[in-house]
Amino acid sequence: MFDELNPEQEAAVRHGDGPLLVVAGAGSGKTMTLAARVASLIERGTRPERILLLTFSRRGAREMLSRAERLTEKGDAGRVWGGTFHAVGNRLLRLHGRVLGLTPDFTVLDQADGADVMNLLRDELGYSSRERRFPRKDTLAAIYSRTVNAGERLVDVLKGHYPWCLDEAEGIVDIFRAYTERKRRQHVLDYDDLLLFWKALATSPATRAQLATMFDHVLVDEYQDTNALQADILEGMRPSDGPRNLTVVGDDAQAIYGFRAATVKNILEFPERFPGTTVIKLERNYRSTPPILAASNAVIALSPQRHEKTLWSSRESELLPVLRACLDEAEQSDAVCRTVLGHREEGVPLKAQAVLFRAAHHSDHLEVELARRNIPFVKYGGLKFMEGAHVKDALAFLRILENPFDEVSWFRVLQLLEGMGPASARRLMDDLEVRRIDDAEAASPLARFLEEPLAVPKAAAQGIRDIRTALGDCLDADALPPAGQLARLRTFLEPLIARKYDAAASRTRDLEQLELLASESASRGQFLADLTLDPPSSTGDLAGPPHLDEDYLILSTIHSAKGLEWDVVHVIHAADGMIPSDMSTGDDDEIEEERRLLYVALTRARDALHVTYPQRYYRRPRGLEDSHSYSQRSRFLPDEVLLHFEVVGPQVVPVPDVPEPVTAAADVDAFLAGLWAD
DNA sequence: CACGCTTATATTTTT
DNA sequence: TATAAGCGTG
Repeated sequence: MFDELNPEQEAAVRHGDGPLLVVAGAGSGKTMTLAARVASLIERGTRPERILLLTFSRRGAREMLSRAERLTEKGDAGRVWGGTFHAVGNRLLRLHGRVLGLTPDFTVLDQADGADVMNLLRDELGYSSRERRFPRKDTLAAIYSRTVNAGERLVDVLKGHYPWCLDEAEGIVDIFRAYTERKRRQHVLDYDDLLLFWKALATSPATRAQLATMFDHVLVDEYQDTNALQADILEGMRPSDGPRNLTVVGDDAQAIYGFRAATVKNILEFPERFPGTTVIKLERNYRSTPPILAASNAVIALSPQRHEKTLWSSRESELLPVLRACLDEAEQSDAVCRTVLGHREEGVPLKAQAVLFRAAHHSDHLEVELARRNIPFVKYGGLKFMEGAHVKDALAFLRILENPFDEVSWFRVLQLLEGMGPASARRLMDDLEVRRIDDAEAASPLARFLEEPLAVPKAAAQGIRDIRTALGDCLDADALPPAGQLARLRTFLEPLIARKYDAAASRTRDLEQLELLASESASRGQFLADLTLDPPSSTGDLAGPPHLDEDYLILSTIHSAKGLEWDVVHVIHAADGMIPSDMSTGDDDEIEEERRLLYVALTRARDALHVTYPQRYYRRPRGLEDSHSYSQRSRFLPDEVLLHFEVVGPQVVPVPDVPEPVTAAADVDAFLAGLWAD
């Protein structure tokens, strides 16, 4: 097991008891080290089910555990508790939540669902029709989440990040109170609750001992992207006696989740918070060629924040990364297509190449161009699928079946019917007592909906009957698996969706995909939880296995590319306004995070790196006029950094030609004259 | 009260 | 560009 490790990696793997901080630079074999440590712990006698491995994505957990699996002789690494903080919290709370008053069948709200609840309350409490404008549902949800995750006071969060909402602080508090209260009553938890309740479980006198004795070793990947709440959980998980066997791995130069209240303080202050910490630095980079590493180092070196690491590589190559200025987006897309195909000719398959960008929509133009040239691709990042109204509609039915007190889902489902608007839906929900506090004596709203006579608008009567039979058919989860339930629901959902939304064909396809996804889950509750905790993150996830044999190019947001690597990496839109994004130039911390984002993108490359930026952006194709704006190279690539690149393309934007109107008019006149001549 | 139309507005990254 | 709020009509 230790043959392939360098001395620092080996020290990290062999480390015994006590807190361990591994500061692992980009490409320093971090994943391998962590996997080997898990394997080594098992070999040394720790039972796998007493190891907790927290990763940033479910993909990360899977990869690490399968590596550990190959390294262990017994091959039982699969029994390790692995997953994201949220997924593990979900699991723990279903096992031990009763003590905190949680029933094991709670449902989980994603961030959009939470926003919908906020919207309901915003309406009910009279904040939607007022003279002054009031924060929207998504803003409310964002403020709430940031406050909870950072553990800061609401006023401070408002002052720091939402100053324009300060005037409405009172109303916001009002809504937040109602929001938390309603979630409790309805047996729903949002993402933040999964962490909050886990923390409660880990710290409250009644349960902490039980939780602390569950695990002998806790390991955390990507520690730089955890927030205050997550750090508290880790601290709380320590056993009352015995060593704190906590291993965290991270790189402060790659912290890119500040917008989610992640804080680099966690990694920087780890040794103080956990006295007796052993610190190991991994500075040897196994991934990139020296020129790529030099360029990346040059970018991060300009950060005023300290990153006490210098990466070095012993690979051999003198090929400089390329920085290409393009006239406009069209030229950029063209250049990317050409270089991609060029590398493929040299034997680098498409799968070993990736195009990275700041925001999910930055690849729109390129996607059209790739499709036109028949270059297959899979795109990671963005949450498109789960955000589709039709997908939410279908899931709302399943959620009602799972949790009849799910107000948002009732509200959504009822309004699908013709003749049912918000007012009628509310009235019917009141009749069903969806908002009543659950007591075991009374019939559930769902039972009443299915059995009792209902007062509904005449136009909706038939629709209500259809919903009743459909829901009734799906009631018996034993008789009909989740996929079957979706199939049943689809029969009457499709006409409704066709009536309500456009692009019916593609929406129907999405529902089919959903059904396919459901067929992998054992139960309805499992399916819903999986979907919210691990939403499909790429079009490839949805397309399913058939695509896996083929070769395809990877498109990804930089955030989704974290922890991954490719032979050839193309970074597009390296222009100011894109990286850094115009939305995040508010304060220095935000700008530094954008710099690290570019650093993360550059360090994904093994053999070749191409950075491009357009010098001209056409405005949205709304008007017909040729309006455009000029852009500058990203501020993170100043002249001194360019020394590390081979610079190609025009550096000066050519002054647009002023057309000669006389000639053009003369041509038209001549043409017309020609038509009339006999 | 539902619904279709017009108009304003904010606009990133993701568990 | 997509969504939400506002307005007039049936």
